[in-house]
Amino acid sequence: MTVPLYGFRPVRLELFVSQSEVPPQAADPLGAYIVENQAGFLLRRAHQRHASIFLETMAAHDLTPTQFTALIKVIESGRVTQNRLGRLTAMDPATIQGVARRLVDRDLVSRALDPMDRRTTVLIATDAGIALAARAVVAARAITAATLAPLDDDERIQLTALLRKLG
Amino acid sequence: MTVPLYGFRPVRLELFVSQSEVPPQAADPLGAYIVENQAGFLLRRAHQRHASIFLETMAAHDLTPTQFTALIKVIESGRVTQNRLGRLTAMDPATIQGVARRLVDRDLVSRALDPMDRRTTVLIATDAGIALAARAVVAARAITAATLAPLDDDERIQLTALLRKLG
DNA sequence: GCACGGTCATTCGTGTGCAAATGATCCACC
DNA sequence: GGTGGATCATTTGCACACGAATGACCGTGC
Repeated sequence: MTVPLYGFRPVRLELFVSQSEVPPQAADPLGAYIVENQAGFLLRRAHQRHASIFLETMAAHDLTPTQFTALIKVIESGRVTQNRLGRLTAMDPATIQGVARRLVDRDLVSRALDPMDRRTTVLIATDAGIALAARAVVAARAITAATLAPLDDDERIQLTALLRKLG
Repeated sequence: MTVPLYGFRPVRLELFVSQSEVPPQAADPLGAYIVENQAGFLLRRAHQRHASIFLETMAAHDLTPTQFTALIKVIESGRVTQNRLGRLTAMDPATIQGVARRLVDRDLVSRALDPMDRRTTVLIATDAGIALAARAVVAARAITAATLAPLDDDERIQLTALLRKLG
């Protein structure tokens, strides 16, 4: 059971539909606060489900979503500093540090000195890293498909567009 | 800068558009693998952005998204065991354990023994917990609005529906 | 040449998120 | 009434995620 589908049912929170602290437009009974319908709750659930699918499908390659993304971006970049890689992959410096370290530990990525800027070390994919990424991309396509499986073609395009807009 | 909007631009990964490991339909040049357009990447980004908005807006109440959700669900439930609360809030037992402990530590929730089942402890919201939740829900409405701010009304409804379907 | 503001990488602390293992307890079936 | 499978809560170990602080270094401007 990779994706535990919890069967919660929405319950009105009438507790909070009192006149004092609720903004005007929430006097509408449909404005009752239902946690399960909030964007944040749904995003957390969807992200969890995707992570579960990812780890299962990518198990053979032993890559997490962030590790995979970072590896792909290192390959695309050729040479890239760690902070820049973080910006490319939407990870802050504290996070990319650990991700990069694990990739380096596994010899999927190597570090090189930048004689132009002694603060940085440049990351470069190794041959093993490129080979692993080539295999992992096949799994990654399947992961995206499995993640979007509950939606039809139009809905997949819609969701992708909406999430991009949410940026 | 609560929401670091990294300006990455999609780059084709022609590296992987070789005939060997790419499935048939990916011979289409549009099938090139672009990490930034994958559902997983977009979900991670959207979830990060929401979490950032949440923590900033909820700072006065010092509640994380999971703590807030758990508190609301304890209030709605009246009495609830920890594992059941986990199912209601989409958190596994190991995760809900820490969330519940932090709520109990802050006296927002209290534990009670269940004479019917000595394995469990029942969680009940305290008066302080109910009062805090009442204030926090106001912030929570603003958080949902801010999260969905880049979208117009139709798009917000679409996104919510699509994420629910993804569930 | 040097002082200062900005950037790079790292570390620490806290909070999710989950697999796996554990011990206690429950319950259904025999 | 006992046994075996299920459930409850917890702990450990690992991996994100980020604020805050730190030390090294860069570049500009004086």
